[in-house]
Amino acid sequence: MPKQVDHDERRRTIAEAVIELVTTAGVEAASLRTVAAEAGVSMGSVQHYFKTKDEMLLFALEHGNAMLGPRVQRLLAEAGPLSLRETYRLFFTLLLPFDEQSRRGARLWAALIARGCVDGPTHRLASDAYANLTAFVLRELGKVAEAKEIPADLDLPQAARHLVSVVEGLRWPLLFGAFTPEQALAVLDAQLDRIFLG
Amino acid sequence: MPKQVDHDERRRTIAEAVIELVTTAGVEAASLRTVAAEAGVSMGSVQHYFKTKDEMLLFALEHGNAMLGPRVQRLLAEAGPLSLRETYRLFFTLLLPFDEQSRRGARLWAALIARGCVDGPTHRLASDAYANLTAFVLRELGKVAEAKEIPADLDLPQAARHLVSVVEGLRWPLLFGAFTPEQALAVLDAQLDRIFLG
DNA sequence: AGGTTTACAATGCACTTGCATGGTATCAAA
DNA sequence: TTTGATACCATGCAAGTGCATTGTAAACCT
Repeated sequence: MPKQVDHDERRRTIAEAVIELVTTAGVEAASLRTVAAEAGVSMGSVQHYFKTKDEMLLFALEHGNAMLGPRVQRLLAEAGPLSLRETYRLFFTLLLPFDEQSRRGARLWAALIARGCVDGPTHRLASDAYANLTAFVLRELGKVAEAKEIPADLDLPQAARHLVSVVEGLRWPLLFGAFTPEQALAVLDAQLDRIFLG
Repeated sequence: MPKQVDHDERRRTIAEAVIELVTTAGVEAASLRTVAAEAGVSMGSVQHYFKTKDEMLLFALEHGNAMLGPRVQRLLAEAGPLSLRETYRLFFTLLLPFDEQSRRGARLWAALIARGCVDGPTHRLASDAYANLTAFVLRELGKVAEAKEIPADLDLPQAARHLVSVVEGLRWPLLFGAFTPEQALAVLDAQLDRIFLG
C-alpha cells in the first residue's frame, strides 16, 4: 500500500480550488495548471486524482452543490428556536445571494447551469439538484401542513414548485443588482403569505 | 470608400454564428476560427468586424437578447385577438423553454449569466436585461390596471417583480426537465390568478 | 488616373491547453 | 528484503488559442 493519504479529501481540496477559480474568474480560468497552482499541488497530482478535466469539473460542481446542504442546516440550527414560518423564511433567505458566501454559491450555480446546457453529466447534475430542492421543500411543507398552519385545500406539490420558482427567479435579478434585497424579501414574504395562515 | 457592405448586418451574421455555437456547444466552443467557419467567412473577416474576442462575444449576447423582443411581439400579433389575461399568459409562455427556439434562448441566457458573473460589461448587460424586462412587465400591468381587471390595492411594481421571478424561476427547472410543462403552466396560472380578477 | 479607405484573406507567432509519459518516493504486505 | 501498489513530480507534445502583420482587391473621391 502507498502513502497514507485520504483520497477523497484530496479530491475535495482540489475541488475547492476549482470552485475558487470558477467563482472568481469563470470556468475557462480553471485549467489543470491553474487549479494545481491554486490548490498548491503539482499538476501531476491533479491528474492523479482526476482522469480528465471534465471529471474534475463535474466533481467540483457536485461537491460545491453538496456543501450547500450542511451549511444551510448549520445556519438554521444556529438561528435558535424560530416559528415554522420564520424558519422557512430563513431557509429561503439563505439560498439567495445576500452575503458573499451565497453570492459565490450563485456564481457557481450559474456555471453549473451554463455547462449543463451542453454537457450530459452536468445536465443530469443540475436536473437532480432542482428535483431534490423541490422534493425537500415539499417534505417541509408536509410538516407545516401537519401543524395545521396551512390552508387545507392547498395543493402541496404545486405550492412547493411555486416557492422554488420564486426563490430561483429572485436569485438572478438579485445577483445582477436588478432587484434590491428589500424588494426580493418583499416578494418572498408575499409568497409565504399565500402558504401560511394568519 | 470601399466595397459596398452593410457593416452592421455582417456583424449580426457573425453574431448569429456565435449564438449557434454557444447554444449548441457552449462559449468555450466559440473561438475565432470556429466562428469564422460557422459563419462561412475567413478568420480575418471576423477580426475585421470585432477587434477582440470579448467584443464579439458581448455583441453576440447583446444581439441574441435584442432579437427576443421582436420575436415575442410578432408571435403575439400572430396570435390574434386575445383577452388581456390570455395575452399576458401567452407572453410569459413565450419566455419559457417550451419549443426548441425558446430553449436556445434559455441556453444563450445561461451563457450570459455565467459570463456576467465574471465579466464587467456582460454583467451590465444582464443587469439591464432583467431591469428592462421588469420595467416592461410593469408598464403592461399598468394597462391592465387601467382596464380595472386588477385588485385596486395591488402593489404594481412588486407584482411585476413577483411575476418576473416566477417566470425566471420556472425557466431553469423546465430547461433541465425537473418540472414538466404542465406543472410550470399551473404555477404560472396560479400566479396570474393573483393579478387578474374573476 | 491616382490616392485613400474599406473589406477581406493568409500566415506567422507566442502562448496555453489537455493529456501522455517516465521517473522517483513512500508505504505495506509477502 | 523484495515486490507492488499508490502518490506524486517533471517534462514533452501536438493541437488550439487570440492576436498582429502583411498583402490584395474593390470601391469612391479629387
